[in-house]
Amino acid sequence: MTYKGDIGVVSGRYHSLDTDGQGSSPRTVLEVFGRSKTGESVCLLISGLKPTFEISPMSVWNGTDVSPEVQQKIRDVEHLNGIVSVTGPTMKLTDLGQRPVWRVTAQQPYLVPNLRKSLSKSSWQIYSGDIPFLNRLFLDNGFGMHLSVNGTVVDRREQPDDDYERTRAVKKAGGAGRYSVDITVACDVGDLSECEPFPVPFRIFSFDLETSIEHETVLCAAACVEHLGTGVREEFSFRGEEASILENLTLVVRSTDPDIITGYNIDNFDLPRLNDRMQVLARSKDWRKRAQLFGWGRVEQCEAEAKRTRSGLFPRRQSTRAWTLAGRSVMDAWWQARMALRPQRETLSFVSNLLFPEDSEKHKMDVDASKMDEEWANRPDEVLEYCIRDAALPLDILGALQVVRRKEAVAAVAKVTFDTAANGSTSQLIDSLVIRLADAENIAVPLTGSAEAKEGQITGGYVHEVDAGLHPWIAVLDFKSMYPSIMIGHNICYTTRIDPAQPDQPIEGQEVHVAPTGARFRHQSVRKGMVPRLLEQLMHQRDVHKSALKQAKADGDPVVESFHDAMQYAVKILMNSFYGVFASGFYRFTHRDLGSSITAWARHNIKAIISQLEDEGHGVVYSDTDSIFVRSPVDSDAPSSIREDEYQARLDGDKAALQKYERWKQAKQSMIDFGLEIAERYSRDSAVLEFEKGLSVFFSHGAKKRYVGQVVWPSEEMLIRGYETQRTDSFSYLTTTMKKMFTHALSDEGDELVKYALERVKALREGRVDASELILAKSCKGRMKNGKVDFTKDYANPDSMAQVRVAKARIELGLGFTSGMKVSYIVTDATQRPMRVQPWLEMEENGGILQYDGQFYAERLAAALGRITEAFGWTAKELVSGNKQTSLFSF
DNA sequence: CTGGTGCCCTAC
DNA sequence: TTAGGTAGGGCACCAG
Repeated sequence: MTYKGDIGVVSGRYHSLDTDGQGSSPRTVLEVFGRSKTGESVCLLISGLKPTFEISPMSVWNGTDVSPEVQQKIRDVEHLNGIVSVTGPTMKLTDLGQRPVWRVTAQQPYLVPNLRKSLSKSSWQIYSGDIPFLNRLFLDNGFGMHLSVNGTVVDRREQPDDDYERTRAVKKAGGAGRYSVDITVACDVGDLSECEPFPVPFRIFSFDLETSIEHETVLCAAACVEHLGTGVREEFSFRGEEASILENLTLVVRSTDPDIITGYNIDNFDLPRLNDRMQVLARSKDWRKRAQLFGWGRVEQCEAEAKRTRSGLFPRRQSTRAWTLAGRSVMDAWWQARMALRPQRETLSFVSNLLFPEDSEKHKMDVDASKMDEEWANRPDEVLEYCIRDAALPLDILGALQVVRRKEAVAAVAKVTFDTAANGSTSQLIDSLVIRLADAENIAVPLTGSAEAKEGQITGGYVHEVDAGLHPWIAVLDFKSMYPSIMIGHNICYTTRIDPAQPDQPIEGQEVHVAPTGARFRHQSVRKGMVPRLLEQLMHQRDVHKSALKQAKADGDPVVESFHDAMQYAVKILMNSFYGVFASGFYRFTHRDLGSSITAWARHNIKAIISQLEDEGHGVVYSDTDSIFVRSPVDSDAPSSIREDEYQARLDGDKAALQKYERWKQAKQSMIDFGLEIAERYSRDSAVLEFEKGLSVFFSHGAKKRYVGQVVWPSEEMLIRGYETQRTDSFSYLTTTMKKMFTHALSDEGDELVKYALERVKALREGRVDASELILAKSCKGRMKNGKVDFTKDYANPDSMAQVRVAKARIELGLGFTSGMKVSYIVTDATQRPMRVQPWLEMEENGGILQYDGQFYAERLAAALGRITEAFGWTAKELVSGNKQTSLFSF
């Protein structure tokens, strides 16, 4: 029976079939897991791919023919164990110019690392030798995560396996055993084709455990499964014997068959806990029992799968980054929320409140997690209710943040699996695009880490000194995609860099790009770089999605609109990732000259424009990397702000107020004209300067990366950068105070500003502020070491750090702590060293805080506000004392 | 009290 | 022992 359909690939792996001793040759089958457009889960068994890599002799190449010595060496390689064949040579571009490259086919992918090692010992240069075998399917065939399949059905979930008939069929097709999916399809690489991206009707499984603090056992569990195709959700809850809870949870995973597994902090808590409990409840030899407890992978519950250390039956932590298991993708809602929202605090209830303020009833804290054993003994029903709710909330969070659709878009643009987009590194995304192009253009792909180590840091962007104080009518100009534009404009690429060691130096008179650092790159007319070409394609792709988005908006089609929005956003993210990867010290296609040339050109460009503007008499107030804040030439007496009372007066028809408003509008218009004119005049082909914002007022106390502005064009809003209002390690009393002060500052209300600051500092010093407004929060690192957290690897002096002491206190109290999380605390006595702090206890009245150090908070508040009030004549000291001391020099 | 160091978090 | 970068402000701690 044939299968025809479109699927979205979640993840994949390979299965090696070694020779059976009856003359069959070894082969490798790819197992690709995903879900079809029609909603079935699918495992594709793909045959026809062989693991290969490339080699080139390190010896000198005369440029014409292969020496007999090299030919002999090739024959030696052919006879090595594990090698099937060597073909070639093909001429490829390497960092030493054109070289002959041979393609080596290995028997199995897992043999490649050792072959690589021994060949490089016998003076071979290795290329394309560290690319995961699964990736070859996508790289060699132009595929992304959305595939059209035309294959043969070898198994269906509902079919009985009488006499192991189905198992045999799957194994015959090269499978490892019956897969835990709806349909298993066998096909050849040729039976696959690329298909248009579509929203895959994924299933997401979210779960939560309640555990005993005393015994570390699982008390109860809940799960919620969402079908993205229909929006339907199913709920499950479990209590009773611990082993039966784990078994039932596993049964639900296997029967609902999700593509994505989520939960809140499952990476660091729930999954490790399930893993620990499985190890306690079943001996390692008893794989059957273990499979029943935690065999969540999309594969057969058999011994071979239980033994696999990577993407097998059991979820495993591959690195510190992410969990892997066969056929599914693990996505922690905590991590996603943290990345997208940067919340002040990271508890589930805090994040839920942030996202769904109107449903505050839904996420009220009604169970005290720190006294879970007691709660479970006294009111298990409420605890289970709470558990069910916390299993559902991660689905709401992922939905609100559109995480799945965004990752899917990244996967589609970068042409990788969903799992790679969700959990992979940036370099994997870039690799996916760059290696395709390298293969197409006969450019050898070096191994990761083969580049010379970068010594020290490269110099980054230029940041202009800020003039402290208020500045009226500032036009903000930005270079559009500055680093990508520079890479395109100057043809910066691994393949265009001119190295003195290369044999084919540019001929006399040939045009080259010379960076301010002296590094040289070939002109695009001689050889266009891969990276510039890719970036141009991505820029074009983004334009296409942007105009499709516009069209969908006009047509009133929200589904198409959000699709193109996600796609254009994914393209943007990807484009901006290029520089970082190429400037890193270890990426395969990098060289230290690439990154430093890009930033050198950037500094050169921006400094040139700044000095030209200043020569023209336009003062530059500030500039950071790709932006310029420049004074507009408006009348010096033109008003830049309208005070509250003047606004009222104008509405009441006051003549003077009306007139002032007219002059304000004129000033605004002249700023807009100026901004647009400057943008046009300073734009070049590959360096487009845009008039991004118009500010009626700009304020900074004189520190780089810290400023405030009143945006009046193209929209009206307050723009704040760097200040405490933006920081998640500040306390809310400070941030709200500062924000209000900024509105005073921008409205030219200096007196009100100082008065307000004084009042707020005073209230704090007198202890009239609620402790809940004084919560400090900082992230805390640490490494798990046999059940304990070790802080000494991450901190030179752990116990002097407030966040470490708070983390330790949390652990002591039986509250959760996992590495990287933010911990909240209140300073109770800062006169001692180190200062005394107390954790903020979410579920207790007033956070469990009885008193705080008012003097400490008042001083810290005054220090922050003082930097601003100083521009209006008041220092921090004066804010605390509440009056301006008449000093010796004040007469 | 000062300057150096370690750390966090932010702007690009 | 794992994989985007640098510039920068500011706080707490600690030695002298």
